[in-house]
Parts: sequence; C-alpha cells; structure tokens
Amino acid sequence: MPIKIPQAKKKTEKKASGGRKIPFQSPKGMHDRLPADFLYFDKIEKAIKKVSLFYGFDRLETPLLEDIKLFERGTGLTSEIVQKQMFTVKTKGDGVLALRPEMTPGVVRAYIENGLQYVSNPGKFFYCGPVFRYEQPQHGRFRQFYQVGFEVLNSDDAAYDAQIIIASLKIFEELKLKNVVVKLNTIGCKNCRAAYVKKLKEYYKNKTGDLCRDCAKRYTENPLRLLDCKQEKCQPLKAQAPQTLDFLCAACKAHFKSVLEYLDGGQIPYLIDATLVRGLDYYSRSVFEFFAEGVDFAIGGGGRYDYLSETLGGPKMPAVGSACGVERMIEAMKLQDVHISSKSAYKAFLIYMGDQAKKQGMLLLDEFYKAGIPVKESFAKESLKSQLRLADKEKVDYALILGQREVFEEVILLRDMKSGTQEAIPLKKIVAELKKRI
RNA sequence: GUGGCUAUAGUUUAGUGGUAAAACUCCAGUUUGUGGCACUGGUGUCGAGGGUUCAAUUCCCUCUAGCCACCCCA
Repeated sequence: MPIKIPQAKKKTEKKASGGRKIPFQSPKGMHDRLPADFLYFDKIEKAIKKVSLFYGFDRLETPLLEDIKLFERGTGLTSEIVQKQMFTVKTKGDGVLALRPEMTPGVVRAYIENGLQYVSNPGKFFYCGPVFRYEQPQHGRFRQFYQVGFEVLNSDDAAYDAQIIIASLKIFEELKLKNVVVKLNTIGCKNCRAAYVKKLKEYYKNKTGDLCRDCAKRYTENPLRLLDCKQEKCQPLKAQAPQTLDFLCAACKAHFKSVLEYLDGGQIPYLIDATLVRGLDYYSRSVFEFFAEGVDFAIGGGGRYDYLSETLGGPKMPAVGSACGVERMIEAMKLQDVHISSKSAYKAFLIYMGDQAKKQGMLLLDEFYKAGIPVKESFAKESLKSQLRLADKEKVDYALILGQREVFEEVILLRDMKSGTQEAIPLKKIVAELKKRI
C-alpha cells in the first residue's frame, strides 16, 4: 500500500491547483474566436468598413433568426442550403425560425419592412456577421462562419453589378491577397432562362440514365444546376450542353455586355465561366465567384437577384450583391503568407511597487484615459521583474515605473524600453510628457 | 447524410498492458527596485463514458470533436 498514499496526495494536489477540464466542447463546426484570431478578424472588418465608406455602402444588420419561410421562399426550396442545411428553432407558439444560412433575404426583408426605399434608393448596404449552415465541417467549411458582403437594392443598372465586384476585390486588395480571380457568368432573366432551361432539358432528355443520382433529381427540380455538377460521370455531357450565353434575350445580352464593359473600363481581370450557376434559387443575370491563388475554395461569391423581392411578396425590386467568407479570406491570407503586424495597441506599461503606488497608479490610468493614451498594467503581479518582463512582451515603447520612493517624491520613472534609459518625471507632468513622445 | 483516418501539457509532437516524455509557450524563482539572454523549478486525472484485465493512456465498444473524400458551398 505505500504506493497508494502518494497517489492520493498527488491527486488532491492536482485538483487543488486547478487545470481540470470542463466536460464541454464547442458545438460541432462552431469555433471560439480567440484574441489571436482577432488580429485577422479586425483587419477584415476594418477593410469592409473602409471600402464601404469609399463606395457609399451603409451598415445594416438583421437578426440572426428569421421566419423559416423567408429562406424557403427567398433562398429557395430547391437550394441545398434550404433543403438540408438550416438550423431551425421552434418558438413557444407554433412558429419556426431559422438561423440565417445567408444574409440576402434578411437584408431585402429589412429594406422593405423599414421603408428604406424612401430613405436610400437605390439602397446600398454592407453587413458583417455570422451565418449558420448544418453541414459536415471540413477545412474552410463550418457550421457557424462569418460573412461580409454588399447589397445594392432597387436598381438593375449594370454599373452596380460591376461596382459590387469591384468593391469585393477592393476588400481582397486591402487584405493584401494576391491574384484573386473573378469567375463570371450570366444566367439570364425570367424569359430567356425559361427558353434556355427548355433547351437544356431537351438536351438531357434522353441522357438521364447516364447522370449521377443528384443530377437525375436536378433534371426535374432545378435543371440549371446540372451545369454545376462535379461528378466525373456527368462531365462529358456537361461539356456538350448548351450554354446560357447563346440563349440570352436582347436585354440580358446588353446588360451582360455592359457589366463586362464596366469591368474592362476598370481594368478588372475576369474569367467567363459558362458553367457557373450558383446554388441559390433567386439569382438572375450576373453571377460570380472569387478565387484566390493557392486556395481551392471560393472566398466569395454573389450575383443579381432581380426577382427576390417579388418572390417574398414584396414590390418589384431588382438588386445585386456579394458575400465573402471571412474564415476563408483568413485562410487565404495564411496560405499566401500575408504579414500581420503584431504591434501593440498600448503606448506604455504601468509598473507599480507597493500598495500606495498601486492606488496612485489606478488614478494615473484614469488620467491617461482622459488623454486618449492606452496604457497597459498588470496589477496581479508583485515583482518589478515580472512586470517588466510583461512590458517587454507587450512590445510597448515605454514603461512607467511607480514605486514607494516615487510616490513619496511625486515623480514617476519613464523608461525607454529600447534604449533602457530612464528619467524621473514629475507625476503631474507625465501625461503631457508621454503625449509629447508618442 | 455516407465512407475513411485521428484524439497524449496552451502549441507541435514522442512513448508504453504496470498511471508518461521533449521542444516551444506560460507561471514562479536565480537574495537587496529594472525586461530581452542564461539557469532552476512548476502547471497534465493521455477527448468523454463503458467493457476486457490483477492492472488500460495503451486492447474492444459507444459517444463527442477534428481532419479527409463524397455532397455542397463562403
């Protein structure tokens, strides 16, 4: 039994010293955003705010939850997202809400519900927030992820299709992402699409036996998506399939041409991809996706949705928008080795010794707050050494050292962390002195 | 939703049927009030639950999560 005794001791000691894990994990595919992650997240939020300011997009935020019908009717019953990727919530009544799987229907709803047509028309908005999709998580694919995006509501002007693309590219540029490619296509309007789909169905009519199971289903439910199939089996048929470009009506042709001209004018490189159709039911005319070099998933995408408002029971309201995956842009930045500066937000680090100094230090922080100078401290540490160590780690330029002696003499030591030199500054003048130096 | 692989300190990884190791990080200290370097020490119930066994971190099962493929997308 001599073995058992130290064992028991060891265990209680461990428990007392903490370190036990709680029996919970974050839900599948949902992740904590940790301070280190915000090095990236903040940068992206800053980027979209900057771009929005210059291109005239105002911030709009909608609830995380919406009536499930908004997505069923808007995003569309035949879309994968609605068919199997929505998180739903039963209300205490008999309603069903869904965690938004995408932003656009909510934005359209908000625009009309709040009468924003009378405030800004066309309405130009940007958003930034989490969306939810019940999927099998994988690299670059999560159940909760963040999107930033733009919408232009109530205009069918091709200039806005181009502006949405250009503004999205500006975000990538702000993030220093290199070699981003826009893939672009048009899927026509109500009229020409009907003719095209008819042609497409005719083409596939006698070939359904050669299609994969999903495509067989697509054939009846959403034939346009046949073009989207990645199954090898379907590729030969896809390659020969009629293309939307050949079936556009005059208006759609002119619109697409105009979009391309605006892009050419801005010297925006793009690739026309006749198989690009996208997974949401509401798209019409322009559709596009963004790819960064060295990243195998799209970092963003979007398109025009001229009938969404009507589909939702609203007024006729053509619109166009784009959305970018925040985690995917971050992944792209990491893959492309984009350098993130780790410079401290703090200008100085306050070091105290003794209770008197701690109290005085608290007051001093308030002075710095009023002067708009962020100063970091560590009141939980006692020794000068460990506080200086932290100051060093924080990479601040100055340490402010306040000990018993200094409190008594009403001064504070201003230490230059780079040179290691320091001088005593009267306590009353330290705020002004630091302000002068930074 | 289907199939495969994986799970050991904060991180990246060793390792074993007899309750564990390295590097980096973190915390503390290396005597008097001065950081980066160096040195010393500390922090883990080996993802969770169950089973087999004298004994399981190790073998088996279930669950959970991560990764990969399908699917789909941001």
